Formats: sequence, structure tokens, C-alpha cells
Amino acid sequence: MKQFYPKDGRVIFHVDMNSFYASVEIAFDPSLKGKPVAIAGNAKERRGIIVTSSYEARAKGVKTTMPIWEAKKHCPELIVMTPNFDRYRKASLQIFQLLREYTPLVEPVSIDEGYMDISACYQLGTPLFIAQTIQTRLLKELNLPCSIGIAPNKFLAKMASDMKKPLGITVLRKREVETVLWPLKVGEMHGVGQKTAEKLNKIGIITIGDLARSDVTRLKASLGINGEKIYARANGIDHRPVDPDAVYDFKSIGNSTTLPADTINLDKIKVILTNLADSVARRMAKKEVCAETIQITIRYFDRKTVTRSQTVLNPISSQAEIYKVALILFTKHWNGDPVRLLGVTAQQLLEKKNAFKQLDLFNYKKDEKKYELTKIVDQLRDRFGEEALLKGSQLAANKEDRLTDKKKRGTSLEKDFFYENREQEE
DNA sequence: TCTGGGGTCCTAGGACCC
DNA sequence: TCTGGGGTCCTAGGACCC
Repeated sequence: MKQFYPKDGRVIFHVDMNSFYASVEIAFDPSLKGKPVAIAGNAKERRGIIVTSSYEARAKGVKTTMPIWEAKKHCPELIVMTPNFDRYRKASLQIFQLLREYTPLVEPVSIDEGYMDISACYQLGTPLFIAQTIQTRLLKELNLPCSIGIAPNKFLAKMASDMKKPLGITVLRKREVETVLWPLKVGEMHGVGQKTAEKLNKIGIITIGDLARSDVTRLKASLGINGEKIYARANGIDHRPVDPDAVYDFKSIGNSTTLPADTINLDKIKVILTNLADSVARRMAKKEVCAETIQITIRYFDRKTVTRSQTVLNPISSQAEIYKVALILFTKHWNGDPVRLLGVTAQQLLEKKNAFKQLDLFNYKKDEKKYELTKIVDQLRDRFGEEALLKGSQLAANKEDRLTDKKKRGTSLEKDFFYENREQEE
């Protein structure tokens, strides 16, 4: 089998579940099979947009992000269901468990798709055979259809999995990039959205081929680092490794909700913030992290959306603490207009066990200063109360920052070292 | 009758440090 | 008195993805 594997390259799979939520519902209730099924939020609560739909529904013109009423116009017999996230999470776990039977190098990217690096799997058969086995097993054992892209890197594998749906298996070789990828519109590229596509079109770049043959310097000037990235991708180049640990370094945990009706009632808003803080705190507790920054999102009646955040002196994790900061942020920044959506997000997450920095010799002076600061903060809390303190804590946060500056610089140097070495490797 | 909820990464300006 | 350049963090917003 070894002859089917490149000596000096990788073999990457992108496994993409087909209309995942709808497929899980159909697997759960087989009587839905063959019918137009759509998953959407509660229309009465104004969350009625299509999240996913079965291929039967798509054939009738139902599309993701369409409001339910519009979808029903296209397909009156549409079966609309509200999402059962626990069910989807359970199915997702089973899928990735199955994929890991073939290699530990499985990187989930979302609930319904992931990458596999099977470069070292030649004893299991050809890549195509492995892909067929996986696809068949997912269908037989879990009743879930998927498409698989096979390519020498993540980007090409992702593009390949998109080419045949549902139940497709597509091999995209480096030498096929020119004939297969280049004729496509630049907006079809993973990583190029509407805005970037418009920008590119304006400078005469219409197809992926145009992009691949354009001037990098010019791209970089108008798109920044992203210009370099998409230029490389258009040429079939992507060195990102498949990282099975990527799921573990999440950067933020947040919840948001669209209100049943726009409101300027602060009591109602407080209830919502309380609940959001609660669900964020619960999720943080599950992952055993605390947060240094709390961000709130306010979407107004006209969909204008603002985010406001605050970094606190000591990492927090309880519902009460998160709510307190969220409420202060809200009262400080709300312009009084009717509110449509509220969100609370925890950022700058730390593992709980690492939340208290070690008091070793190296950090002694710093911690001494920090201790002094904590004492002052405690005194202030006694005198002015917690709310006033949080309002003023920006100042304190900056101060603390200065104290820890050196350490952070150290870690950043380590990062550089890591990346330099990786560059050499490639 | 419109347009959810969960994320990631990048940019840009100001404050601050050396 | 005025001056530079490199670097970091914080904050806000935007683009993108599923």
C-alpha cells in the first residue's frame, strides 16, 4: 500500500457531515427519511431562521439563514424542528470516536467536521479505501452521511470535501489544482467571504486562478496578512498541521440571546444578563477555567451591534462575579435604545489551577508588589463597595499588567522560537 | 413578517515601557 | 526642551466560518 502514499508529503482527510443537524434528527426518527426537514429556532421568539435543512428541502429552495416564513413559501410541506443540541453533541462524539480508530491525528474543527492526517496509515490500505470504509461505517453504524476530501493539505482537503455532496469522496492532488480549483470563483475559496471577494473583484481578480497568478505584494497591501494566506492557498500551499490538541485551547466562552421582543426595561435586561452569566459560568466550571476579561454584546433594535469589555484584576469564574461585571458594562455603555440581543463572553481564559501565579524566587518581587496592590484593593472595596471598585479596576488592571509585562514578553519569545523552528521544518 | 448563536483571527489606535 | 523606535497590552470592530 505504501506506493499510494507520497514519500515526502502528507495525506489529509477532511470529513464533513452532510446537513448534520437534519441528518441526526432523521437518524433519530427514521420516519422523516426522504422528507424535507429543516432545523430552525423558535419563530415565535424571533429566532426563526433555518440553521440546516435536508437535501429534499434544499432541492425546493430552502437555504441556511432563511427566515422560516420564506422557507415555507418555497416548500409548504417543510417539516420544521427546533434544535436538540445535546443530541447533536452526542452524535458528534460518536463520529470523532470512530475517526480516532484510524489515527490519533484527528482535529475536530466544529461539531460536524474535522481533519485527519493519515500519512502514516498505509498498513490500513489506500487513502481511498480508508475513506470509503469510514464513510460506509458512519452511514451504517450511525445513520449519518458525510463527504470526505482527500488531499496533501488541509485547505485542499476542505475544498475537495465540498465538491461532492452528499456522500461524496473527492481526491484533489496538487497537480490538479490548476484544472480543478483555478476555474472556480474566488468567493468559493474557504477563507474568502463576501467582502474579500468584492475587494478582489474590484482589482480584476475573479477566479481562484486569477488570485494564484496575481501580485502578492499588491494583495498584501490591500488585505494584510490574509492576502499572503489566500495567495498561497490559491496555489495549493498550506502547511498547517493537523493538531488533535487544538480543541483544548479554546480562547473564549460566550452565550448570547435574541430577546422575544425589543426592550428598554432594565429589570428584564438584568434577568437576561443573570441567565447569560449563569450559563457562561457553568460552561467555565465544566472546563475548569476562569476569566480575566468579560465582554458584553448589545444589539439594538436596528441591528447595530456594539461590544464592550473589561479586564479585571483577579481572574473570576462565578456567576455572581461575571454578572456584576456584565451589568456594570451594560449600564456604563447602554445608549438607552431598545435592545434586541444581549451576550456575555468570558475571554483571556486561564486554567483554574494556574490562576494563582507561583510564588517562586523569580516572581517574588512581582508578587510582593501584587500583594500590596491586592491589599489596597481590599481597602478600597471596604470604603467604596464592589461596584465602584470594578469601575476603577481598569486602572488597577493596567498597573498589574506592568508588573507582569516581563513574564508575558518571555512567553512571547518562546512562541517566536517555536514558529521559527516550524518554519525551518517546512 | 427578515436576518441565530457559537466561535476564531486580524487590525488599529492609545497607553505605557525601555 | 524636544526627540525616536521597538514592543506589549487593552479595547473595539470587522471578516469569516459552521
